[in-house]
Amino acid sequence: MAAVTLVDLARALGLSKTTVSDALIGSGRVSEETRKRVADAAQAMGYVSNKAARSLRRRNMGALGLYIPPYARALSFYMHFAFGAVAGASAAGSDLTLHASEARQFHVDGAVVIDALDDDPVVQRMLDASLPIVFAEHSFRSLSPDQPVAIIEIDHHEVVDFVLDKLRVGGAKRPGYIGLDLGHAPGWAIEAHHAFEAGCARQGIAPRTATLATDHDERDLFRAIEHLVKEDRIDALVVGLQGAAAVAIPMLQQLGQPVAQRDEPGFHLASLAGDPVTELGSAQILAMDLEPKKFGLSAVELLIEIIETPPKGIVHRRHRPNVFLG
Amino acid sequence: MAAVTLVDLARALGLSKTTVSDALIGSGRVSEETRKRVADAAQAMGYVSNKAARSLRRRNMGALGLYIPPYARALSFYMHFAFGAVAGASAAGSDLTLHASEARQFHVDGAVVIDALDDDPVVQRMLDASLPIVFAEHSFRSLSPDQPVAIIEIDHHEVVDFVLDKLRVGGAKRPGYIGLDLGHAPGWAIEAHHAFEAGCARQGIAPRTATLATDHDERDLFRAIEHLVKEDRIDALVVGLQGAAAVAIPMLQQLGQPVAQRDEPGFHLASLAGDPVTELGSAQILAMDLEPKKFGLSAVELLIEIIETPPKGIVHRRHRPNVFLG
DNA sequence: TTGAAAGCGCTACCAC
DNA sequence: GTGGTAGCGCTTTCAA
Repeated sequence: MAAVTLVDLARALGLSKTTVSDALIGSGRVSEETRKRVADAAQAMGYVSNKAARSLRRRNMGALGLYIPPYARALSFYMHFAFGAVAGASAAGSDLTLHASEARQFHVDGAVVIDALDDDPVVQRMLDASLPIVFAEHSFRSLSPDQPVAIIEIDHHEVVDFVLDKLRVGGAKRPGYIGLDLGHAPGWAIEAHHAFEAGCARQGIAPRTATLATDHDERDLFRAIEHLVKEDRIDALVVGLQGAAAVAIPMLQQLGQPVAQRDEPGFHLASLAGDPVTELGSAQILAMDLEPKKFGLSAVELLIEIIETPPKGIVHRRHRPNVFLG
Repeated sequence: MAAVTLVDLARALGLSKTTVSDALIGSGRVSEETRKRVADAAQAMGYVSNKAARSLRRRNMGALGLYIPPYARALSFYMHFAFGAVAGASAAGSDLTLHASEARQFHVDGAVVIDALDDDPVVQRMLDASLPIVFAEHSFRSLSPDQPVAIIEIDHHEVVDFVLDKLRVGGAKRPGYIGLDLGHAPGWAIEAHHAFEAGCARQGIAPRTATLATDHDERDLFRAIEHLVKEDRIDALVVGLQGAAAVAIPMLQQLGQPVAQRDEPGFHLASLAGDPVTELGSAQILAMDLEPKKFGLSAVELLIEIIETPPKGIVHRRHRPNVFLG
């Protein structure tokens, strides 16, 4: 039951532990023949390298971190993102550690931070520890260019333009938007809102928007939609809140504005951040699939890049989802 | 920038590293005065113990694992569960590692497995490695009692009885149930289904149920609900699928069976697994809050117990959520 | 109450 | 192409 070590392997094979180590790592120092012999023996004896010893020697942690801020945790988008990140870390031979919201120490080689607000204390601590960080979908106000930091973002303008175009083709002349208050909202929410306004400007129409506090409830949502429908007389609605589109359907019905099927004429409902369970696959919701899993994967890949070769300045990159879920 | 080590601290304080180590661990070997002196110096110098070195010496990993099977990942329930687990691990000074679905090695001291199906290969590998495991909400067919294994489950009978009682008081005489096919469903889905039938039997009414495949789409859901409404003439509906209740509302409307507010007479809709975003807080859905975060926390606490003192047989425990979200 | 020394399992370096 | 040795930073044992 006691774990098999390198020395056990070496003894069994009549080799030195150096050779065995090199063979296992595949540094190309040993002959192909011994490499194979060692690999087979390792397999047979059930050898698993001791992560602690390796970490100690290599001076790395063999783990990457992921921080999802508390406010975001209800949304399945982040779950998919997380499993994309896990897959990326796993492919690179690292573990993925999920950080708590009170985390003070980070036993990782670097971390991905998704949708953090500007003043998040955990992120601040990561920065203080000069941990390599990839910000996914975020604009931390003041990032020193000395920090090993990168940013990967979705181009929300592209996504919103796509949606507006679909709605226009579907006959909408007065699209409305509902999103979060711009005061204390995550970066993507702000960008999406601006993108909506810019898109309307480009189409030469007035932007009709409503915003909600982060901790809004169903009544707040209803009132906001009611205002858009009754006062602004919108003929299509873009939802910039995850999970809200499904709830909006009965509300619109109740307001005398039933939602049409995606490919039929009438009032259309679009969601910028489709919740897979309730929204994607609904025939009444034009849902955008932001491919969160792929996003998480790309973020981790970028993290590995900046860990391996720390860049001079701050690296920027785009995640380009194949948005339309037909 | 090079990390401060125990030796650095010891030198700075004119003590041996043994003493410093003992002081930091708080083994009670050193005098209170030096303990304090060491703690202060550690704080001042920004000392952080090297996790790899500690792990190597202590022969533990300083991390706990969490495995969420792929089919489950869309649901925010698991996200909350995960963050409960993170909190528990963090409180115990451990990291929390998220395992990939192809994971072959587990650099952890034990793992929590939530809602795994009977033949999950990752779980099988964990068992082969005789890793301490806590099964949350699950019945793995053949668990050897030699394995350091524990099970923590929600009492779905309690939850379902609560719901049925609420519906009965609300005037329902022909409640219906919609859930997953019992063939390849997770343990909780099976138990909930049986609990519904048992509850109906106790009330002396016929159980009207419908089931869907794991990969059902919106049309399947609609047809199932249609059957329950038109053929079985149900006057209340219990949903055993997460995220489906919100979608069911417009469907019921369309079927000429509008859903009443929770506290008004009429057709009521209950959800056994409330999605916080779309369902909890909806006035039309009697949603059960299974307190997933607390569940995750309890699971990790149980895991730590069985790691510290491996039990003789298989430990069973209950998670008792304070279900009703008023 | 404190210190010295050994050693966890691995990989980097240097020698052959 | 292979082996010997040192040492990563920590905790454990044994000795004072």
